[in-house]
Amino acid sequence: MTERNSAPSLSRIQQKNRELILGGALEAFSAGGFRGATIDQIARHAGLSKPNVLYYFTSKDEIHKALLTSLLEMWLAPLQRIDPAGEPLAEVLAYVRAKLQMSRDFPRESRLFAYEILEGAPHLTEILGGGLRQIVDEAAAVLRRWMAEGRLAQVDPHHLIFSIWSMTQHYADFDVQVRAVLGPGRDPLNEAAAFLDALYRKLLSP
Amino acid sequence: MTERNSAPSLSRIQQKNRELILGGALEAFSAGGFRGATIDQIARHAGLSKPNVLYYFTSKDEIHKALLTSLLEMWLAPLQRIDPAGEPLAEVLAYVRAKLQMSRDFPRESRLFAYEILEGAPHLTEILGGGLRQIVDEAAAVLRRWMAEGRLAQVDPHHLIFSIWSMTQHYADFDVQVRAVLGPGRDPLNEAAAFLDALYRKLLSP
DNA sequence: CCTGATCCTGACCATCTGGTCAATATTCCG
DNA sequence: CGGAATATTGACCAGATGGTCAGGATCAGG
Repeated sequence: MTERNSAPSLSRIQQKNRELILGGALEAFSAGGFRGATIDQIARHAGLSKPNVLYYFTSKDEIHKALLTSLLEMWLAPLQRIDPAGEPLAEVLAYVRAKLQMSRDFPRESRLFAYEILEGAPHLTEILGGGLRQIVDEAAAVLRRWMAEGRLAQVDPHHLIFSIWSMTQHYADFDVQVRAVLGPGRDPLNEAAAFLDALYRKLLSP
Repeated sequence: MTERNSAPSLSRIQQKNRELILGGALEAFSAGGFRGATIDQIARHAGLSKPNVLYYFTSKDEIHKALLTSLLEMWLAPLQRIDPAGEPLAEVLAYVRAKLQMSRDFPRESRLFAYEILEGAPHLTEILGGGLRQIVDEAAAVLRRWMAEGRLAQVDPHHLIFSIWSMTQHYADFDVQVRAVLGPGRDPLNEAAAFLDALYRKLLSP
């Protein structure tokens, strides 16, 4: 039904401007969610005019969808990097560290997905129940095996993953609150790294 | 500057309609955030006309602010119910259970605050750095004392509180994702209760 | 350098939305 | 009951916003 199959050739200008637009869209959508962002904002962030943005994407909805799908893989990559052949506790701790690092390096991406889920995931429903579920189930299977082998303490693997997601992304999504509560002169992400390391060591040491 | 000081008397109709409006506003704001909700939606949820809503509140902004402040106390109450004279581990576990119960009973309230923080907390900035910080610091002081007395394992109290917030509210705010990943036929909140109980027992047992 | 394809824009439109207002209905109370 | 205070509403306005379009600028390749 869609085109761009045999000829995905994008001209240099197309490549560059689509990139600019997605960059501006990330800025805008992560700040105010889908409804809070306007095409004009996206255009200004991208350094283009509004009609020009709509020359490359047919609608605001399409920009949003393209942005989400272009970031989803990167967002889920750390989970897939858990090595079934590695040392269990070290693998989990490395995953926690990687997710926390993403909250530091890519807070806008974190907020983008947070908004999307909060809004009911209108653009991600099929992915949530399909690809994401499979990826999580595979990681959960590895964790379960480790637990069965006595190399990791027994806990529900899915909720273990949820706990990692929620605690690490909290420092990106609720940054305002975290900083307000902690007060100035502290480094939330650094403290969180130590806290989470200790937490998962205690929770998972067999 | 403001009125309603010596005479906060609200007629029966006022009382009832303000209540209806705040109820409709909770429904609307928790679904789409401040920008995603329209006064007309609020009015329909409340069973009133749009101009009538604006007869009781002068602006959408005021509705939002009134709703947040009316719910904030209830939202923070469990934290203040931690008893400094109680048994440390039991007190923390009770707090975790209470917060999780709120995710089950009041998911709309949870999402309302989640949106507000994500959007940068434009209506809560003074509260975040003022009242909230103080409440959290007091709870943190109690936790710290317990840890110093050797009745609780040593961890950063602030991040301990953040972890409780993030993990419990996760089940309300990201409900769509949780259910999509777990698949049908499971009870996320019930499983979470067991998981979190085990987690905090291991983390905090001295 | 010419020409067709690609790229870009100002002007414009329809719709939505926050908010106003004059007029009407309802309630309250002496 | 009767009139003042309170509630309610339909009609309306102004600005914002998603999206369109005809025409002009720019670029690629022969």
